[in-house]
Amino acid sequence: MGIADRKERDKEELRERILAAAKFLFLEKGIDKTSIRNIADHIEYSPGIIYHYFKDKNEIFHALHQLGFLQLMEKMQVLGSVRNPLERLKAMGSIYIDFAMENPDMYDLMFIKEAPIDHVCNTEHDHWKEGGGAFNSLRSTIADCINAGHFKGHEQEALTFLIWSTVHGMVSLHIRKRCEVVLPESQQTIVKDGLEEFFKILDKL
Amino acid sequence: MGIADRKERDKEELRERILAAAKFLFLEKGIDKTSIRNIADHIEYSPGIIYHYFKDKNEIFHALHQLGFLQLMEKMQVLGSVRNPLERLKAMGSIYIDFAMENPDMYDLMFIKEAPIDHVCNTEHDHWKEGGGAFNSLRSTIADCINAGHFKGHEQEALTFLIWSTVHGMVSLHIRKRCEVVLPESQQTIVKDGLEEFFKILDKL
DNA sequence: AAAATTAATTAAACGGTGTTTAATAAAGCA
DNA sequence: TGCTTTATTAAACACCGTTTAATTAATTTT
Repeated sequence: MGIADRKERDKEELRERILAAAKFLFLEKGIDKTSIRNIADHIEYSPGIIYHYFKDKNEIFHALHQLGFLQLMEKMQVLGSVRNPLERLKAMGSIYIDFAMENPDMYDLMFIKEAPIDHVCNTEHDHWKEGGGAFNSLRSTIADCINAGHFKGHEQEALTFLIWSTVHGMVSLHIRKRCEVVLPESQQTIVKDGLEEFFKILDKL
Repeated sequence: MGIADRKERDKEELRERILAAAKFLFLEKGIDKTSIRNIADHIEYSPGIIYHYFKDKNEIFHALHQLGFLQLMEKMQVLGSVRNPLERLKAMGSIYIDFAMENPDMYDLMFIKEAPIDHVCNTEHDHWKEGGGAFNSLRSTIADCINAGHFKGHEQEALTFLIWSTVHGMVSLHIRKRCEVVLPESQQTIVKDGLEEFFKILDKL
């Protein structure tokens, strides 16, 4: 059965090469400039081959967005050393925003673009497990905050969504270039400044 | 000079017809399904004619997004009758979110999509005046709140951005279908519930 | 080893996109 | 009327995602 195994590996290898090329081009020139034909060119295969390894373009970008979640989770590892739940929540916010600002195209793919989420909707696995996992971390951190006496009078699920929305709102306005409405002198630092205001608010809750 | 005037009017009229067709198709089937050829078909002209009235597709969608801002400003008119600045701020939030939920495609175009903002960047008028105007309204309402003794210890510009980000975050996560991570029983009402949590927070500030 | 079968890969096409160009039709003016 | 300007279009260009049928390569069977 060694032959079948090797063929399996070969097949897997080309799949990985397609994905690597997609990632390279995507990080290099953005998602819109990354076409099936570009990817095929880059690995020196014909465009058609890609459809033997991926159902369609969305599936490729869904796979790429999974890598983004791994990357984000990696960055979140340091949270293990933050005992105070409120401090942990704030640190989560900082890491989240840093990730978005350092990897805007990846963040865009994960939380703004239609492509990967459409793939989730249009296939069997009708749940966005990557996003669900990340949201769970946030939810449990906020649960810890509540158990520690914070956020009295607030409803956990809605508050969790609100807090996520706040940081997502800031970075997505920045990524989609809606931040030029703020005063010129504040423009460069507005996301960082906004986060600081947010921390002040969290302290008061 | 009557002839020149009439030609002017005719030219303006076709421009309006193109815009009306673009709007119709855009509201009917979304922006991605609205192609130059679709628009041309709809007004029974050839595709080429559109380029005598608009520089490119982005210019059309920029014009459309302007209509969206008019619509939003219209909805904001009722704020004139809300004297209490904090109540006015909350009402602004409600109206903003209602607008986004009732006109998701238009909101998408105004605050999420790349198209219209790219047009702003790639032409002479290097300022996003529609967004700037809306942000000004928010800024001055928040200034009124500060003058009325709210939001002590907060910096106005960053807080304004933060508050905008919060509501934008909620609706943009909803529009871009990232809300399925919340508990199923909360899913239908999560944006409304999140806004209520936000109001509780504003009351505490 | 040769033939038959299966798998991997590609060339070509389909129907779409935004945009540009050169030719045509229409309108206004002399 | 003919001349000039304007409005409009047909056709092409260079892309796009995707599917099909044909081709090449590899494997199995005879």
